Amino acid sequence: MKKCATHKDHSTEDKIKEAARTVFLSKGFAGCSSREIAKAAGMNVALVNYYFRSKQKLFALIFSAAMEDFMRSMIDVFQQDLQLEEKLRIYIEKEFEFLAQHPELANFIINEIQRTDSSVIDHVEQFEKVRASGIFAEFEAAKQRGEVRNIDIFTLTLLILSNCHYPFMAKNFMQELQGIDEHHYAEVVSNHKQVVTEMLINYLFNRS
Amino acid sequence: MKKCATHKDHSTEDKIKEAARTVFLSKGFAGCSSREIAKAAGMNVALVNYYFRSKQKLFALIFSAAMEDFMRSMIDVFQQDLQLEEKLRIYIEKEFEFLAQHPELANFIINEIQRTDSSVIDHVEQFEKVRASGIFAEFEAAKQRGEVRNIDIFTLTLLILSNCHYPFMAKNFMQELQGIDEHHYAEVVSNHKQVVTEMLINYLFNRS
DNA sequence: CCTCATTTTAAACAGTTGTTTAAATACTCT
DNA sequence: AGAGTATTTAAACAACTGTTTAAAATGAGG
Repeated sequence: MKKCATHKDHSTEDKIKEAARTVFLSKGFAGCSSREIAKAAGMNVALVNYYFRSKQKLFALIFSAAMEDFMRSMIDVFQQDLQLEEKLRIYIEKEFEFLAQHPELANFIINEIQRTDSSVIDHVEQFEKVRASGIFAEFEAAKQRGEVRNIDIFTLTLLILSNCHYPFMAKNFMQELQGIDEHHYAEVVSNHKQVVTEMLINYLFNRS
Repeated sequence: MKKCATHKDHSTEDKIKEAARTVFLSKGFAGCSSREIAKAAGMNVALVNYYFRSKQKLFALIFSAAMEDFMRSMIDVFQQDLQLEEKLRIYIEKEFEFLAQHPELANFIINEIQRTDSSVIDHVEQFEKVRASGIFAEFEAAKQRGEVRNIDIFTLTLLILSNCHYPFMAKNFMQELQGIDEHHYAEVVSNHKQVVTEMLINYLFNRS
């Protein structure tokens, strides 16, 4: 009954997980059915529940992994032994590169957390890793030394994430507002990375 | 059969529309049912289709009105006879004030447009009004005169909207990341308005 | 009061939802 | 090969989906 790593490779389980990730990320939890996931994996519906017990539990698994991916850039960069300014530069670079390759991730995470009935999923673990990186204290210290503009840490975080996440979250909206195609928008976003870096560094560290 | 303004006030129709707006905005098209909307309006399910023919058509109506609301700040401010810098200042002010009172709107619009099967809804009309405001040409002209930093119009738009929309879209995500409550976050966002204004003006117009 | 269109209701529709069941198949080990 | 476990299948389940139907209630004008 329980899955256990006895017999074969878990290719079926993995195929379902992959399909679930694809479907959940593009349509959200409410926007798809168990059968749709099974079909995308080329499997019977019952197998979804055989391996994962419920749609909810499968979703929790996918969400958790997606959350880890989504927060990795922050966690990785902020832990490194670098100057604050360098951390910011590298974080922006990495985040844009990563989200360009996972364009649906930002929307998925932020929306599913925004959902009214999303209390099942965890959120917490990855958030704590960010706080544990010491980046917030590091910023406060730099502020005390006058090396960085005197704004509070929440505002700073909001500034950075706004400019890194939104370009991917609002892709279709921006394309249609500006009347440009997917390819052109990808170019804009790729170029945007430098602009965001420049603007934020200028603003936070008072350079020109 | 058809609704026509014969007998009474359309309080039933309006109640359903109000309830539909509330439910659609908080849960999205896929996240709710016709019966949920009817119940929220205190009405029978059949009345939803009696007045609006289908869930899809009711949604199109709600979306269209929401889209108009969502784009009003841009359209209103950009049409006014003001200096570019002043337009930007006022737009940011208005957008933050408006979204503070309609916190679910940005998420709703941008997500429903992002949806893979959202081809039914219009998007177009409001986008054209923005383009018709002449704001894009105005920016290009100011760029030619060297009054404003030499970045392309798409990048500029992305910069502005990132900083205005994201704080409301990522509300729950940001609250949980930073471990603060709703009230505290509202304060942060309210303060954020000035920071965004200052940063964008500085960057675009090269002031300090 | 009676007619008649409008509004509201309960019930039904066919299809889909998440999930479970029990039987069938595939696999491993002796 | 045979026994026993793991995997896969088709079918069923009750509840819910969007939508329609036909009957009931409501209200206005004559």
